[in-house]
Amino acid sequence: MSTEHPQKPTESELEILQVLWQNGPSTVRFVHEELSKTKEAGYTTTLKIMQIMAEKGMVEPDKSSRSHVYRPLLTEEATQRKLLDRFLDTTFRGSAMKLVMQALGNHQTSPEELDEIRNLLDKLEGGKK
Amino acid sequence: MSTEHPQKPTESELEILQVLWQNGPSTVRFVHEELSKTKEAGYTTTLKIMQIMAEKGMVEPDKSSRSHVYRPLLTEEATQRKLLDRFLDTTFRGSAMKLVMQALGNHQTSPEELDEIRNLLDKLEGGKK
DNA sequence: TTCTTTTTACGAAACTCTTCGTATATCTTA
DNA sequence: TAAGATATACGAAGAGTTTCGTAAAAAGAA
Repeated sequence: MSTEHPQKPTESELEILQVLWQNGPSTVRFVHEELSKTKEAGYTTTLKIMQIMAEKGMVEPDKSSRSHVYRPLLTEEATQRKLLDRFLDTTFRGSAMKLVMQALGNHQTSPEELDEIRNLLDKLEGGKK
Repeated sequence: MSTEHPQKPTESELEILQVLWQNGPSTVRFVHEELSKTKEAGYTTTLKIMQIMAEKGMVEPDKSSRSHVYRPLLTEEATQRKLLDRFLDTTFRGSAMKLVMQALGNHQTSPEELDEIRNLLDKLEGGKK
């Protein structure tokens, strides 16, 4: 039955996962308050989505106390990588380079961060030599 | 009425736009053949989606001949930028640097392309100095 | 012309996601 | 204990997307 399918989270689900990744296991109430900072939504809406996420195996509720505490079952990194792969294919036809150029060109990145990227470039190119 | 809203294309719509961007204005038949190379779908399905895209103002059909020729009204670059912005926000919480690191780390990029990125880094950092 | 193929037009079903109203249970507090 | 607040459970409506069957129009072949 539960085939552990690595599903693609929807945008709403991703918003919730972000809260869980940043704050650790949380109650529906807490997640909802966090989301309310940037979004309008009813409490039961958040609840419902989190329950569905539990059915999908994306999170797991600890039901020992009245307010269930939800824990993410997907890691941030793995999820980002999966979504990035897909996005790269559909939007940039698989060209990581094009994506990188656009991302760097259109968004401010600090000199420190640019240096970090440069280090990665060195490492990548070093491996080839 | 038609407020020229820059809508977010769905994945199916994006697939079609990719064909149009790569091949220029095309008939439904052609687009469908292209999609069929990698995907299973009925002809009328492709037609329907392209007609909806026309309603949305994403493409414009030239109806002068029997086989309508669809022309994209969105440019590839602008669309990519818009989708990238959104993706960056939702998946990487706006950190272009994190996205770039993942993209470069997990996908093969040729030394030439890496150099091109390095040039861009120089230009970006140069502007700051 | 008649038959077949190709194309567009139309509408509806199936699916997913989001949203919320309402019911029920549990806890708090007056 | 009684009243109010807070939580989960359930179900269903609404919107958007995808899919496809079928009809009608147009073109081509016999």
